[in-house]
Amino acid sequence: MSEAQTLAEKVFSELATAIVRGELAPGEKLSEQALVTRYGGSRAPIREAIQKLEARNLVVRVPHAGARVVSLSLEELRDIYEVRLELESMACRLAAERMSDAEISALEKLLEEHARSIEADQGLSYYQKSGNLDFHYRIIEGSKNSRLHQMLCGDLYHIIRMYRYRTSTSSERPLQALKEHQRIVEAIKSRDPQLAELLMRRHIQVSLTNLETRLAHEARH
Amino acid sequence: MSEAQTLAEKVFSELATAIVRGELAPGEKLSEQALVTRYGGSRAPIREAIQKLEARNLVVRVPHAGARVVSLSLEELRDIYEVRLELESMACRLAAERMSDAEISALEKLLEEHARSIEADQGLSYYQKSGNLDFHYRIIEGSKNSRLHQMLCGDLYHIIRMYRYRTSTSSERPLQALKEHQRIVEAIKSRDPQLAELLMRRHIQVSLTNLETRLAHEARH
DNA sequence: ATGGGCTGGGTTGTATACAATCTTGGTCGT
DNA sequence: ACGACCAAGATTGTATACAACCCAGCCCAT
Repeated sequence: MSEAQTLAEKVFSELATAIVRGELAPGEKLSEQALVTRYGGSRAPIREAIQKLEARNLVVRVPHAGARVVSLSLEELRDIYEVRLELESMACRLAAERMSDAEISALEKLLEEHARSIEADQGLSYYQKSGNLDFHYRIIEGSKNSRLHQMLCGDLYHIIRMYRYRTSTSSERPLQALKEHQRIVEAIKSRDPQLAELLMRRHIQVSLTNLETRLAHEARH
Repeated sequence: MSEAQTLAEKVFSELATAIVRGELAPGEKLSEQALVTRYGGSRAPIREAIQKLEARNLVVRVPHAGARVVSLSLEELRDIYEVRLELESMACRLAAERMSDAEISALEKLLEEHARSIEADQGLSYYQKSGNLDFHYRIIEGSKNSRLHQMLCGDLYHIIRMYRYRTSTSSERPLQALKEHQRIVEAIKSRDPQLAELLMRRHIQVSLTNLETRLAHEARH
């Protein structure tokens, strides 16, 4: 991602990806001493790294008790998806107003690429990983709202990716998702903010609905 | 606000309020050494406090160069208001769905209090300060979305309050604001999420519009 | 005179040492 | 046998010391 100018940043970066990839299980304790022996350095930069993780809501720290990888309940996960749904719909609306024509045509090209890659290798691997994220990422950038970008890409997405393996998200229906993506870009191209927002909202809604059904299902036990 | 279990938290809390109150000017440098001589302790907890401030976007830290109180451009401030507008409208919609009847009637009582205090001392002082915030705060809590609450109350509000003295916000029209508040509560009471969201959006929009006019005005120089 | 490079002071990043707190295991008493 | 208390160990919070880096000012060369 970015080059680490300091040891603390480096450790932070490694830990963050480890958490997101699930190599560190939710709820697992992060002992400072253990991290020192694993990553080298002293406790000072390790503590700093842990604090940065806490700032991004990837770990929870309680005074005198240490840090643990965040472990979200289904309700908290639903809360996060709810916020993401709203913010990303908003981003899409703003993108329809503020994206440059050049950015829009670049987005169209991206979707054409996706279409080809789906035809090629069933689109299962590629489209899930970078493809889907790339699309959403560009829309968020298109909103030209730095804080919105920071919230979505910086905080929420890490958490969402961390729990992605659990949720049967849209990644299992790449062709359907691609169609929805195309319609969204159409709306953006015709500078129709309301429609763009609506389409994005529906596009994301399926994940949230899945989560809520599971929540309701689990509540009966 | 809350009791500090550790020195770092205490320093963080004091610095945070100092920044929000404007006692530390935006862009002002936070020298670790200076803070040590002022607040006592050693550099370790001070650094930790500064990191916590960075986590809440109250200061900006660049490696090997130190920390400065955040200094937002008008554009960044607009971005923040835009996000706040969206999130708080969302909160209001959810509150109309999820607030308990007891909470709603408590909210009504709060507004009656506000009405009395406005009649009493012209409402200038009291209503601006705690009143307005209390109202919005309760709505946010009523959304029953912990992450939404965290984002609005934890991050955005501090920044907004920090820059409030600049913006001719709704605090100059307490009676008008109270009326809008009452209509919002009405919508919540009648369990009309869409209306509640719309009214809240309009209620907050004035601040954003003010900001954007100023932004446009400044762009001509 | 002006621009580039260098050196000294100061600031931040890191390492180590000490103090305070929590946790865990065992023992004692009921 | 079960629960409460206590102590030792381990872990985190804090303090101090050292290293790396940035910045300002001066000197020198053009």
